[in-house]
Amino acid sequence: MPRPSRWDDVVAAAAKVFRERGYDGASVEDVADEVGMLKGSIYNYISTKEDLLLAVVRPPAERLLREMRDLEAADGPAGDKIRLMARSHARVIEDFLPYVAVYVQELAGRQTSDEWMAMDREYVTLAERIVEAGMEADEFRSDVRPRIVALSLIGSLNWLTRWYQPDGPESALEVADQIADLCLRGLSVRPATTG
Amino acid sequence: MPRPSRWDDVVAAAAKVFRERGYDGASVEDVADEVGMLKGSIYNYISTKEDLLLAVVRPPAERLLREMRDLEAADGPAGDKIRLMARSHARVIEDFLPYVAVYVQELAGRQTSDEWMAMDREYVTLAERIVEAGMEADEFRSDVRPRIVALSLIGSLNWLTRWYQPDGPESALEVADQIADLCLRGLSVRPATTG
Amino acid sequence: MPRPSRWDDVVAAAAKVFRERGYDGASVEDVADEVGMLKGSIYNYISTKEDLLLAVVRPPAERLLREMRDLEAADGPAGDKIRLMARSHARVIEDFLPYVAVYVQELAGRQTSDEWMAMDREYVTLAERIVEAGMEADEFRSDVRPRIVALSLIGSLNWLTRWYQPDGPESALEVADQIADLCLRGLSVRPATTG
Amino acid sequence: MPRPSRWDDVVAAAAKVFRERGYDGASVEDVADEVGMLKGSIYNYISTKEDLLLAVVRPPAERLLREMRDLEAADGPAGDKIRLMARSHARVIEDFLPYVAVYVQELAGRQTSDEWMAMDREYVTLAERIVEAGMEADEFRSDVRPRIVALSLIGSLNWLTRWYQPDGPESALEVADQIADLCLRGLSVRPATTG
DNA sequence: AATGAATGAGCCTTCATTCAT
DNA sequence: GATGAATGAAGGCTCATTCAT
Repeated sequence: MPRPSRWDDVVAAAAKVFRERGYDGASVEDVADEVGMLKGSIYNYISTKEDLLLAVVRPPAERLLREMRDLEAADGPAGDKIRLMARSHARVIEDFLPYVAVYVQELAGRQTSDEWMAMDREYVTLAERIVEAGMEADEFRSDVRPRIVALSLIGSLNWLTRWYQPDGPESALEVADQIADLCLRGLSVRPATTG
Repeated sequence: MPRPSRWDDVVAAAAKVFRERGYDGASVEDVADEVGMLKGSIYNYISTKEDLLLAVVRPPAERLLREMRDLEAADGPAGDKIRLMARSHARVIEDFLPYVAVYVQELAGRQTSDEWMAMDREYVTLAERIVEAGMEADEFRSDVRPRIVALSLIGSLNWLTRWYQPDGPESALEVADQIADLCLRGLSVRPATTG
Repeated sequence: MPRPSRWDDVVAAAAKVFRERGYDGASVEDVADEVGMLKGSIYNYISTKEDLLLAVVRPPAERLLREMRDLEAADGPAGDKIRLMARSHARVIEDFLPYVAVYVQELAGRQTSDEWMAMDREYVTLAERIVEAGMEADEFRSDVRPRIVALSLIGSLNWLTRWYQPDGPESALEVADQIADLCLRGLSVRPATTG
Repeated sequence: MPRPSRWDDVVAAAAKVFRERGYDGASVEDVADEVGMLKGSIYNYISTKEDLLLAVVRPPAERLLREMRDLEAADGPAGDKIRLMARSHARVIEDFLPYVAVYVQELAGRQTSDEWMAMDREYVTLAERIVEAGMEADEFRSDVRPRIVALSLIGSLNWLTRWYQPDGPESALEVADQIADLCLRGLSVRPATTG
């Protein structure tokens, strides 16, 4: 895939348009309009509409997965890892909101190609393992199923793409910290009391 | 809109097909195939493809909103309300998974028509108010923003549509209880300790 | 073709609808709506949409042609015949405006079936013969081509369907008389002067 | 609306096809076949089938209206104006018969959009004014209603589209002259005699 | 006679994609 | 690299027609 001068513009336009209209709802022409070229010209950059989707979605997906792998493999308490995982999510969203939004909308947890489903499974599994490790280390309570914890946290973080506004009152980082905090306290060993 | 004999079949088929391929990715013919009629025949039941989407999505959306309104207005501790909210979600998913999945995929938290965005906002606001009430009653700790709590919980619950499998090991109700539990403990007043 | 009780209603509805939307632009359902039945029910009266067109169009066409044949065959000055021809047109329009309008719109002078083109040709020819007879009898001047006179007159009369309003200031009869008068004076032998 | 290389071909094809089958009776594919492209390709030139109709119909309509406005506003005897009006009609028909035929069939004197009905009304009114002016100048007799004269003349001229054949014995100009002559003599002041 | 549902063909339009310039 | 035009396959929707009830 050649990457001439305006490649980045094209992908950014695709991210914006796919986010607004959905991948299937958006036409290649919509993307072209957004960049300011004609629809035929887009095919100097891609050979298939799907290439656009992949170009939009791969960077955040790979970055998130990479950071998550490193995190899980590293030393340190599980609580810290959860916090870092949330921050990782937050940073990607801050940098690439439309891209991540498209990823969440079109791929995360959906029935798609084997490749993407594998990436998706791995991400969940890594989160799950962190939770498990925390439980084994008696850092977290063990009476919840780690997979449910992982998926809840991932759900909360992914849901950010549906409501987080970059120009709103809180930064993505602050929000992520609160989400992590909530989750961690939810996992705390000492039985919490209400009221 | 008349609702002749096979109306329910048609909507069920639409839910299934829209869930699998997305609203834009699915054709009316796909739906017709699923019911076993020709695409033209579908138009004895609807006048627009969008009618199908609305027919799929309105029942769960209205049910959830109705139950949430009742919940919020009722007496009782906020903690119970959160638990009931999660169970409400779970029951709708158990009864109508494909319908809810379509709702989450196509409408929840997305930029759509005023009507749907209003419903969506109301749902979030109701959840937020429950959390606020819990804080004001010193039932919950107050150092998280209620809106973030509400949206995180909703995110976790909505994310169920991406991973919950009716024939899996846990019932939707059990999962919802664990999610509510996690959330509530995360909101507990007594400072929780890790390890 | 059976003619049960509401046959006339059906044809009248068809005339109205075809006039408003054109034969091709109107659907059988439009006609059914106008009568107040369902589209399937119309097929108790017809076996083809075209039957509707024919039912609308045949009565005025046949009446006009019949009266014209009688007229042409009768004795008397050509001038009277022209006048009577115009009045014949006027009466049909007064009785059946929508029907005649459909006839003019869909059939008169258009390339259609042999049957209708033959009727059409005959009508023109009869008018032409009247004019010729008037010329041969030195009743009319002979320096215009009779066919052009006939077609002009027919054009003027048919055009009534595009502008005549039954509830307007003049009756169709008065208008027809003025048209005939104009035409006859236009055919007068004594060279007319202007100013 | 861009007008790439084959725009004129497309419009000419549309005129031909619409004339033969009527606007509603003709399909975009029919037009495409006539030009020798696929129906989808037509949409490089238009965005709606109706655009084709307008493209066919606007040139002759505007030309006729423009010439009529000039005519009416000019100096000179009303008789000359009538003659010129007929010639104007004739020339447009000679240059654009299929286009004018479509105009007459689909728009003239029919209930359509406000814009077209306004143009139509203006054309009739201009003709009417010429006749009135002739009457006021005692050039024409005054015992016919000018509007009826105008509409009869217009009817005769429009009817040309139903019978005039470019390769027939008379030129459109000759026919128009005869029609004008007939009309003018019909309007002559000196009482004409028959026989 | 009327109804409601279904059929199948066809229509307008969109769109991913190609290609010569 | 960009453009304008074309392609061919769908897709949403309409509609004449049929038929069991």
